[in-house]
Amino acid sequence: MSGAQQPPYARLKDISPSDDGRIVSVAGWVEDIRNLGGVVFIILRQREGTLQLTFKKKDDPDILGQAVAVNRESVIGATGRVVANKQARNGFEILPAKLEVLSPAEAPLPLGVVDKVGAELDTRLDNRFMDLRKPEHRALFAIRSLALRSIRDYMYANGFVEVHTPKLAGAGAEGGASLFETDYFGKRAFLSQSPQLYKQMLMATGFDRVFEISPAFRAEPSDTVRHITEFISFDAEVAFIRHQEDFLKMLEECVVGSIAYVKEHGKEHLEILGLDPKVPSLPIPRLLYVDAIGILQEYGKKVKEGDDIDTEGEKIIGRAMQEKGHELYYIRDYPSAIKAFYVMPKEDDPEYSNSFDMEYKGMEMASGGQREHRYDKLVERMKAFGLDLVNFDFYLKPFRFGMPPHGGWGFGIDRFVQKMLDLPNIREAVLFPRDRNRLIP
RNA sequence: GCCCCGGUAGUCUAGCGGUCUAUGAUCUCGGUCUGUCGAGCCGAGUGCUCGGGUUCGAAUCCCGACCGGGGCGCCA
Repeated sequence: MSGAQQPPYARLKDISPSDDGRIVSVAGWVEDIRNLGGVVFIILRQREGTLQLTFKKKDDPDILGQAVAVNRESVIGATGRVVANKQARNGFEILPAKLEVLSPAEAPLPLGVVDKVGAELDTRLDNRFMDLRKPEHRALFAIRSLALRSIRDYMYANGFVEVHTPKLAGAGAEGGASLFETDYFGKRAFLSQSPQLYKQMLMATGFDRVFEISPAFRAEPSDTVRHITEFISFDAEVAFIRHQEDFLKMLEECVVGSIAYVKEHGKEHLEILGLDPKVPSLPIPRLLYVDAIGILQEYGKKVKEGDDIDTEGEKIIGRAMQEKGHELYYIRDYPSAIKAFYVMPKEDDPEYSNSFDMEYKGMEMASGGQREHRYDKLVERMKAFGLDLVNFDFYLKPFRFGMPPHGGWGFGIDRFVQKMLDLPNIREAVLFPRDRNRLIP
C-alpha cells in the first residue's frame, strides 16, 4: 500500500493489445470469476467496460488460489503483464503476478449485477449503489447529465443568469395544501414547492433573465409513475416581454437542443440502452386550448370548454399529435379560471389566459405563461383566489415599485429524461427517488 | 386519498385447503475440468411479510396492518 512509489492504476482505455509485454496495475470490481480448474478468469469491471485477468495453475498456483477465493463485486487491484490475445475481450488479457483485495464484497449480493434474473424496481432502488453498477442503468444518468449540460449551455448563451432561491420558506408559494411543513427554530416553515414567487421578484431587479435548476417539493400523496415528492425543476423567467411567444421560442429551442445534444454526445450511452430518441423539428406545434378540447370531443370524450384537461384527455391528445408526427408540442391559452393566480388573462378575452403547457409524448413537461405584472390586477386576482394578502406582502411589494412585463416556465427535468428515454417510471430517471413511501436510501 | 391486483429463499418465479419433507431458475458453498466470455458437468444450501381468525388441517380461505404493482385525482 505504499502508493506514492507506485504508478497509478491503468484504465481500460489506456491499455491495448499493442502493450503486449508491458507490466500494468489495474483496479476495479470483480464482475465474474470463471474457474476452469487449470485456468481461472476474472472479469474486472471499470467505468468504461470490462477486461480479463487470467490466472494459470502451471504458472503460479498460489495466485490462482487467491483469485478463486475472491467474492464477486469485491474491489481488487492486480499487477501483471499484458498479453495480446485474440481470444480475450479487448484483444488482450493481464496475467497478474500480484493480486490484492482492496475491499471485499459480502455474499450473497443483495442484487445481482450480471445475474440472469431480473429485479423489481423496488429492490433495485433499495440497493441503488449496486443497481448502478449495471452499465445500462448508469447510462441513464450519463444521458441526464448531458441533457442538463445542454440546457445550461443554452440558457447561458441566451443571456440568462443562473440563480438559487430559498427552499425553506415561511409562506407557501402558491397557497396550496401540498407543502411539507417543518420546524424552523420554533416557527412553521415549508419546503418550497416552486421558485415561482422568487423568480418573479427577481424580475424587478434588472437581471431580466434568470433560470434555476433545483429541487421542488410536493406533499401531494400522488402514487403514479410520473410523480415524486422531490423533483428537479428547471425554472426560467424573462422580463420585458410583449407576449409569451417571446420566450416559448427559447424554451422549445432549449428542449429540442437538449435532445439533439444527447443524440450527438451520448451515442455510446444510447447504444447501451438501444434507444434513438427523435429530435423534434422547430417550431413545435402550438395547439390552442379550445382546439385541444375539440380534439377530445372528436375522440368521444365528454368535455366542454372551460374544463381542465385530465390525464386521460392528455393521453388522447398525445396520441392524436403522435399520429400527426408530433411528440413535442404546446397547448396554449388555457381558461384563466383553471390557472394559478399569477397568470395574466388575455387582453381581448379575459376568460382565457396567456398560459401554456409543454407536452412531450402525452405528458406535461412544463407549464408557464405571461404573468400579471400590474399590481392592481394582481391583487384583484389574488383576492378572487381567496388568498390572504398579508402573507404575500413580500411578494407584492416589488410590483409596487416598477415591475416589467414578464413570464416564464417551470419544466420537469426528471419527466423529461423519463419521456426522452421512454422509461416506464419516473423513478428510473432519479438516482434516489422520494415518494410517498420511500425516504431511504 | 380512492379503485383494482399482489406479497413464496439474496434475486426472480411455480403452487392457490390435505398429495408441500413447497417448483424452477439465478445465487451461495463443495467437487470436477487449461481458454471461459449466459462456461459446462456432479452434489448441497437458503423461503411461504406481520398479527388475528375460520378449519380436523392454511403458503392456499377471511379480517387488519405494513409493503409493492397498475389506474384515478393533482401536477413538473
